[in-house]
Amino acid sequence: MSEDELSFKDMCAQFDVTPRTLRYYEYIELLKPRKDGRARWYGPREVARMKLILRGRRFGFPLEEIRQWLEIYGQEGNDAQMRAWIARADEQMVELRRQRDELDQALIDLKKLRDETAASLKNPDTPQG
Amino acid sequence: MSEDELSFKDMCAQFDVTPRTLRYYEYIELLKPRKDGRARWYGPREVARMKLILRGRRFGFPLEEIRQWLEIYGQEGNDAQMRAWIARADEQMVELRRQRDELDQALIDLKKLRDETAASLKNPDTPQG
DNA sequence: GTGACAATCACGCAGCGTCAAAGTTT
DNA sequence: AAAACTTTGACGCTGCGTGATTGTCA
Repeated sequence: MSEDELSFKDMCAQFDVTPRTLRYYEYIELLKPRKDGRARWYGPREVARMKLILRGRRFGFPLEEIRQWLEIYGQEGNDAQMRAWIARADEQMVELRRQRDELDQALIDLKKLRDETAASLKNPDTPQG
Repeated sequence: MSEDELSFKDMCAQFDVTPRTLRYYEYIELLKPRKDGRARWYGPREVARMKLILRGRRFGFPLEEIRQWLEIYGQEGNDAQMRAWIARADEQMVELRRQRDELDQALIDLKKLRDETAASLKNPDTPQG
């Protein structure tokens, strides 16, 4: 155990994920902790990668795509790669807005249906939509 | 083929779903079309159920839960069941709002990162967050 | 016979949860 | 040696997509 390495448990606590998640990310080669026998140790590089992974996840990128960006980040992506990333980010923002608008509409519709249902409870003759 | 029945293909077109989806809903007993040999025919009852299924899906309810509501709707649910539904709807609205807020925040953060990246392309000395 | 469309297996996917079995440490 | 913890392996989940193969009908 060196000073700038985190244990398995520490990683789980640090990033609020389960052991299963860390092992899965290792399985699909998103992370490659140092192995001391069976024990796993996460250095600054893995910690940094984990931060990027979680960020990408929040943005709704699939893990496979995140894996590709990590390779680019690792090599300090050149201009072309950065431009490609920006284009992809723009696409994703469109998608996120679409999802948010769908959620907004679903909320409106669900609230309407809920209120109508509640009203029909108090007054059984209320007309239905 | 009777007049108020829709064919398999018609159902797909009507509700904009794939054959796989209809067969799956049949498999989990959400729908029970009349079978003429191998062919499937969907009467008004199945069409009505399909509408409810898609509505529930939009609200983010899992199919298994939708299946239960369908049984209630079918028997013109009593007051207790309606109250239970309202409570569940309230829960789901909380969840939908949570998801929407998460999406909003993700959008803000992604836009920020995207703009910073774009800026650093034009001016390579831009400090990073 | 010959496409064209249908139907039925049956496996595959993301992103882990969950449980049993086996190993390790105290 | 027994209790407690960890690790691994493997199957499970949702909601279908996606072939491969076989059937059917014009």
